[in-house]
Amino acid sequence: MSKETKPLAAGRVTIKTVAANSGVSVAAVSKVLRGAYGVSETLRKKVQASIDHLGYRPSVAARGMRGQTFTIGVLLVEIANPFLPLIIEGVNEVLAESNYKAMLAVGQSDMKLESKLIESMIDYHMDGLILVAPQLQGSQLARFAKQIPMVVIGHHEATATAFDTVNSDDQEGAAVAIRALFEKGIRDIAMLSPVLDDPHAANVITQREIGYQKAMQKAGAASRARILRVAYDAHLRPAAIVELLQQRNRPRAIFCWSDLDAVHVIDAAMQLKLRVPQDIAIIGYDNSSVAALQTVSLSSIDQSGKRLGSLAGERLLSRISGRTTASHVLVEPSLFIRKSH
Amino acid sequence: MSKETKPLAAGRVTIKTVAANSGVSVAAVSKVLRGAYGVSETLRKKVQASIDHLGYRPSVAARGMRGQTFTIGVLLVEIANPFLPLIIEGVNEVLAESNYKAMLAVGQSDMKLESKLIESMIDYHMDGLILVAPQLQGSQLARFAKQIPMVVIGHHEATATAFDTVNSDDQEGAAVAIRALFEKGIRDIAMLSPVLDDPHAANVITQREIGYQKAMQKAGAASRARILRVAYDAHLRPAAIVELLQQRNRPRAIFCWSDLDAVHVIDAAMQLKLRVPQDIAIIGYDNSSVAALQTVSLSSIDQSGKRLGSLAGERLLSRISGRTTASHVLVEPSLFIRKSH
DNA sequence: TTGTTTATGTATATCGTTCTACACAAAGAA
DNA sequence: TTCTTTGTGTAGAACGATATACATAAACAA
Repeated sequence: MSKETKPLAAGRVTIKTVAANSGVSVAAVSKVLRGAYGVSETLRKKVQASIDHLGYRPSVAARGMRGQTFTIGVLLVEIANPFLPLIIEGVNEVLAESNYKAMLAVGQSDMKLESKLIESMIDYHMDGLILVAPQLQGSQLARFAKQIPMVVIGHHEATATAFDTVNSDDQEGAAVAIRALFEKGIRDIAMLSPVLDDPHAANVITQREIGYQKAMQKAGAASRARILRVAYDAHLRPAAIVELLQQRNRPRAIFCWSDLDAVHVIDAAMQLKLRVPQDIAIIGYDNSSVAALQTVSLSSIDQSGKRLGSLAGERLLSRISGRTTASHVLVEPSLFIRKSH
Repeated sequence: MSKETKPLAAGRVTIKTVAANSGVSVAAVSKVLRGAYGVSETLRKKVQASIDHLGYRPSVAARGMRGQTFTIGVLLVEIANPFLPLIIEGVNEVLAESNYKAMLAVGQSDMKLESKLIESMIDYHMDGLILVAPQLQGSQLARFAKQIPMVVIGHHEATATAFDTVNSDDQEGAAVAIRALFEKGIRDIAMLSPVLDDPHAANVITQREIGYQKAMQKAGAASRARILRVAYDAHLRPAAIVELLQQRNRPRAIFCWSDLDAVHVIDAAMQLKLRVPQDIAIIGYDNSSVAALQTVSLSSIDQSGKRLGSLAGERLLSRISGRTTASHVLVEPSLFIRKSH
């Protein structure tokens, strides 16, 4: 009486089913799956035939317990920001050529939740992580990076050793905008920025603010530099922006941290019967699809999100395959000229 | 000589570490984790203390092999559509109250990729799936639904037995728009819709088209009903829409399948110096944030995405906990009135 | 006392893979 | 012939949880 395995759980095709069907051992099938050494052409064909015939797919959960899951996690700060889709596209484009898949999670701009999700992805035994504009501090990121290969987009910390960073040069982006306004003869330029819960230099927005300050200084208009702050809450911003434009010392031009706010500045100007760009010039950030609308026609800094995404994807794959020295890239942004400045 | 387990792999805290630390068996720790029967208050406190102290987190991969992963997968058609963020929000809101987490994947409007991602999520042993506006046919969805609890948003198939559906009443949405235009005395109303690769009645857009046709008929304007089609490709649409508006038989009003196109209709009208709504009235769909801009001011059908998301979340949780009879919900849409009609 | 129930904890098979260690045969070298 | 080497395949121990079946002691009933 040979040691028969009991009939397999209804339906599910496992590596055992394949082994039985092709008349070889489980180990042999595993070798074929992994492309490991020690498999004859005859055997690999036989096994492959069974795999195709049975429609077998390895269980990622089981794989995760020993080897790789061939999945990378992408953590987004929030879901509504218009520059995220491009990043995802870029990442997916790179992954499509490999056998890796991406799973996303949304942090909702909440540091607690962000940590939890990163932990989740680690617990899932994902092979690597791409974080997009995380709120967490560099030190916390480094802690996680010890546990899993990691690339961070939108976090300026070129000295980090535990993880890679991929960024648009946000300081330069701001500088480009300010220079463009100066060329139009405008000197009274304010910047519009959200109230930050936990400002630190790694933050993308903070970098743009620094770039703004430096550019104003360089142009000899440091005394006019000022950052107008509005609450981060999307519902409150429109009204807050109208108020800003009603004040007596209204600036001649506004450089906005994001198109998300810039369109509301345009709206507010319209409401107050201010002409754009004659009474008030506006430059946004992200070159989102809304900016391109003729009814809006917003000049905006483009940070080529797709490029950022694919660079991050490449870097992560190389890190997964063994690289340990950190890599830090900076991509040059550019100004998309439209009618708002 | 007791059978000592060899020193654990550096770092990783497992259920064994916790068991050793608290001086109980692995089984006991597992019971505490699952809240299973047969645990004294003393023991559970002791174990919980160890868990907190060691910062233990169960491996999702290992869990998936036997029990639940407490993760649900959300598959999005594509990432750029403006009504998706609300759905995610709704889903997350419901899940936040449970101990489930959501992982997203993006199908990129590609049926092959869509199937692959669903399979991936099944291979991950996720506990359930929410599909948002999938391209796949009902029969294929049913096949997957046999393997995993499933709720589908944006797929009209109220007779499906294997999975639940949550939908906005898209026929009614179209009807609301058409009626609003009729009330303004406009009868020559066209609908703008994309070219569909694989049109079937379950499709959200097809439902809106049906609703449009029916409403036109009911109003006695069936002869004027016509659907203008533009390529789905986002880059080509703006120019194609301009062309449409240049034709001699330009309609008096256009009902658009999505704000995504409606804003381009507004743009095209501006470009051609047509007055909105006097020369051409426009109603969009999704009530996206762009529509609310004063510079755009687009009347649009709101399908309360957040509600759809939370309903789907609830339904999925109840299905996971055992419900097998299908549930099909229809949420009433409403018109957000702005200046474009 | 003795048997039965209840409460609490443990031992261990199991899930579906990976991967190391080994077995065996055929080919080549001595 | 006998010993190596090389090529090809298999056995079986992990991985980290879950969950079933059981062991033990205390409480209760007869």
